[in-house]
Amino acid sequence: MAKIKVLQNGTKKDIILKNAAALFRKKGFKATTVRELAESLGIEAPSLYNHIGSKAELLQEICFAVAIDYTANMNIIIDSNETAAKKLEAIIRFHVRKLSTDFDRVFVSDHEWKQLPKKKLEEFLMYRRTYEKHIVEIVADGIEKKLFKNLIPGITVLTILSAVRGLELTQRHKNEFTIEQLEDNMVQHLLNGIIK
Amino acid sequence: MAKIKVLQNGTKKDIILKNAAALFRKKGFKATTVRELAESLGIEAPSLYNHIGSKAELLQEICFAVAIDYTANMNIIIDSNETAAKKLEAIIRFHVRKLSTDFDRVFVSDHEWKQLPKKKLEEFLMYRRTYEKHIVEIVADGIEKKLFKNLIPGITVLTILSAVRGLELTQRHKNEFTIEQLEDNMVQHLLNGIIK
DNA sequence: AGAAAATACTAATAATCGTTAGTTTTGTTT
DNA sequence: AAACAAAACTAACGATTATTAGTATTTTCT
Repeated sequence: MAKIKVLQNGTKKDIILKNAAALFRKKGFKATTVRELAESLGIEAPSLYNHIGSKAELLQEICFAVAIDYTANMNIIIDSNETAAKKLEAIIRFHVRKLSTDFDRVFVSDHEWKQLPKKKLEEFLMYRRTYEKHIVEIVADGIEKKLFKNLIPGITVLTILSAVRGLELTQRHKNEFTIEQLEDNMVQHLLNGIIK
Repeated sequence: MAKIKVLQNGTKKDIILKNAAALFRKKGFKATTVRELAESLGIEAPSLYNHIGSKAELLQEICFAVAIDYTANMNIIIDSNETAAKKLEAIIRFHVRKLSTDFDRVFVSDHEWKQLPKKKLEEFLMYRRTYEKHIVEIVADGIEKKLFKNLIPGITVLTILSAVRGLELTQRHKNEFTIEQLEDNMVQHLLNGIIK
């Protein structure tokens, strides 16, 4: 069988990760077999192990790549001297944009992290909790400065994160509206609901 | 080994379904083994088959029970002569309340439906699409009557459903606020974002 | 109490899983 | 072209899976 074709963008590992993310999203991590992944690459299952350590490793790399990406963006936003509203808007926009440009990976990170091995799962949840805590602080700050309505910060963050993380972008919807429209509408919807 | 204890509420099948929903939520459908489910009931795995047809059947019953429940509520709401805003509020409140009183089942229905067998999956998606279409019509009606802002109905519904379906109620959050607070906050957040 | 039905058990099966071993082919370097 | 490394292949393994077969036990009914 032919070798894995290395396109201009990305190494062999990148291609494997991309296909893995696509399958994990469509079928779920547990329901995706190594043989299916190999077939999507045009090789036999054992050949995969010339490139990867294990199936579990693939999920880890996907989840943590996304987590680190979101964390890096969060740090930039926190360090900026913007209002709470602007910060929240930037966070929402980043989520929507990331989800649309990197759908498979983000979706897998958001929906399949439970399948991480115990040790890695705890590390992943640390990222999550820190991330949430930062947004809670932004919302609390906005409430304190009378910028936001007097809502419970924890619930507000739960609502926002639930909305942006739960988004399922299907091909169907891709034709109904553009990413820009999705981004603007969600910002308006989620932000107008809390700004005084 | 002892028989499955039938409590005052519910038949044997109900107890099995309840435990199955709890495990499917915590670990995912594929990652939950029949042996684990049996152990949670205090019996051996093969004994389960005196009560159920298959593991897949359990997921089906959970998913469709939830789908039918939501559909029944939707029909009541549609037939009511309320404003679009009131209808939307009723839908959001129903989601939050259902999720909190029946967390495992609703969560499984929202997150594990991809594991349904092909035939049943199509039927399930029919429920989903019809459900979404009804909300889109309510939102479109609200926009037409100048009750809502001039948003794209499809995106608005995507946002609302994503928010209420993606909600993950952890024990941690249960102590931070009551269900009533969660319900009120989400209604306010999601409705204030679209009402003019 | 005895019969019938329900439900538990042990043992085992076929299928599928991720992965390893060992070998051959392909591509690269000298 | 020879040598080496990378990456493919076939074959197979051990573990785990849902499920069935066959049997013993418990509960229910008369």
